[in-house]
Amino acid sequence: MEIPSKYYISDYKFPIDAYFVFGLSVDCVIFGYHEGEIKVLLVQRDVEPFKGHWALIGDLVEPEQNLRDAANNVLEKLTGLKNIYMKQFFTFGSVDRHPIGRVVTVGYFSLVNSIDYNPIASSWAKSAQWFNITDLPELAFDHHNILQKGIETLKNEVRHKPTGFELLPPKFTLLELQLLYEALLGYKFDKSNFRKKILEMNILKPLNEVKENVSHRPAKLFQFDEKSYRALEKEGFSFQL
Amino acid sequence: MEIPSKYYISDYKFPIDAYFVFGLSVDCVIFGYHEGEIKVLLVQRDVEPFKGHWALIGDLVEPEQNLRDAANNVLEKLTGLKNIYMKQFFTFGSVDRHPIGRVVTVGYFSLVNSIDYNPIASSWAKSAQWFNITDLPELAFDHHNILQKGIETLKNEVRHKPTGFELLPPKFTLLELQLLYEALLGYKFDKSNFRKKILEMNILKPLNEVKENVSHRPAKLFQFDEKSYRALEKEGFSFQL
DNA sequence: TTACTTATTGTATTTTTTACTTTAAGTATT
DNA sequence: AATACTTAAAGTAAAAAATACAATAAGTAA
Repeated sequence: MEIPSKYYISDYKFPIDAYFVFGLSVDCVIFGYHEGEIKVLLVQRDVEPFKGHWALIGDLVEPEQNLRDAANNVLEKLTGLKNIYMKQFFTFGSVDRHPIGRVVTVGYFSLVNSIDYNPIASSWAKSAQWFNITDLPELAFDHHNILQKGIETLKNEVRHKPTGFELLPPKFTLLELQLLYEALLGYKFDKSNFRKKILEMNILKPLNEVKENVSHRPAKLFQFDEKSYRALEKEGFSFQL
Repeated sequence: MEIPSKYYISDYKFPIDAYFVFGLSVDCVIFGYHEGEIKVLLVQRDVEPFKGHWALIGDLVEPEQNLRDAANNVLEKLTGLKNIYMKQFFTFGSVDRHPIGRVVTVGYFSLVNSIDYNPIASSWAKSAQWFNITDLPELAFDHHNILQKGIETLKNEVRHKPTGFELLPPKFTLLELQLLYEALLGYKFDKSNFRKKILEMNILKPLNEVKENVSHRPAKLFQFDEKSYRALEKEGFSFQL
């Protein structure tokens, strides 16, 4: 891309070219959920800087690549995960955040239910692994900071949007849903009232199936009804737990 | 800042230097409120590209400048507004969003009450002016897009956080507050119930003053009690209208 | 003094939330 | 086959909150 420096007439300390010196990266915070614990997917770096450290899934953006594409690409490259809806949550641009130069990074986050999925480490990642968010290793760069902001965003978001469902398998019981929300929000619900509240929203489709392989009365399975939710949202309904 | 290209070992299409070619800018969406209407502050460009067009308050970030500093600086430079708390809301990075090169821009927004403040146009701004958000001129770059996202963020935010108070003068009546929230949220409240609800939150400090220069019974003035709000927030209280 | 306007308080009704209780339906054990 | 055990699912009474109005108060303006 050519930079026609004739454009800018004033106010800049340096020639216009001196402003096109930023590196840009994306970092993805991928949340999972397993047995009552919220997890995050990290990769171990096999390159300098921070060789050996664990890090978020991220990389430099190509000069002609859109941000969302960059996020999707790096996620697929490092973990094989495709078609995951990611949401931009914050951009980190401290002057000294990256040792090799001025790199501004855009944070994306997502929730996935395939916690059993075995991530494949890419060329510059030694390994990839799920970590409990309450028991994290030391992270490269300012990734601890980014991750904390991501967790904060997650906790804010699940309160007002039915994002949480993404963490469960497509078919789930009401108790599974309740336990997930208890983990996300950090407090308990009354079983009976939780059931009533969530069902009255009309965003769950009851299935004619029950939970298998349980040694007690099996619970009915439900599915999140995205279509109903979108319709209700248009009428002004807002999810709230 | 030196870029030691020894670091990266693989996966990049070009030499590492080819990735440090991004321009970075900030754009500020400054909201105001006057007589029931939500306003946004725009400046008219006196330089190419988009000479003559109205635009958000923004500019390129210096190579060694932090994002927040850049936002504060450009706001002061173009409007004289100082010590305004701005919040980052989204980053826009489409490849073709800027005609002179790859410029990624970080959006900040803020609410101010000094709607009567007369903005001073800077060197590259011909003029600065408040516009009703329902009656906007054509905007430079992708600023229409950025502004719409800012409006969306504002409307989401005011529902769950007492941000809206920033739009009012420090001392306000309950009816003024109600009219503001009606403008922000797009629907009406019952006067009596609005009053009850907001007072029960204990985030307003009643003053021993009344509204002046009204030709009817004057209303008591209140102040937002930031300290009480912070305290309540810690105990788990969450603002909701 | 009266009309008018908005402020402020009150109240009855409806709706929602909350805390429990009861019943149902399955598995596991004897 | 009876019994114990576990979780599912439905029900219910009390409390709390939201809602829709009504009544009264306190100013200004004529």
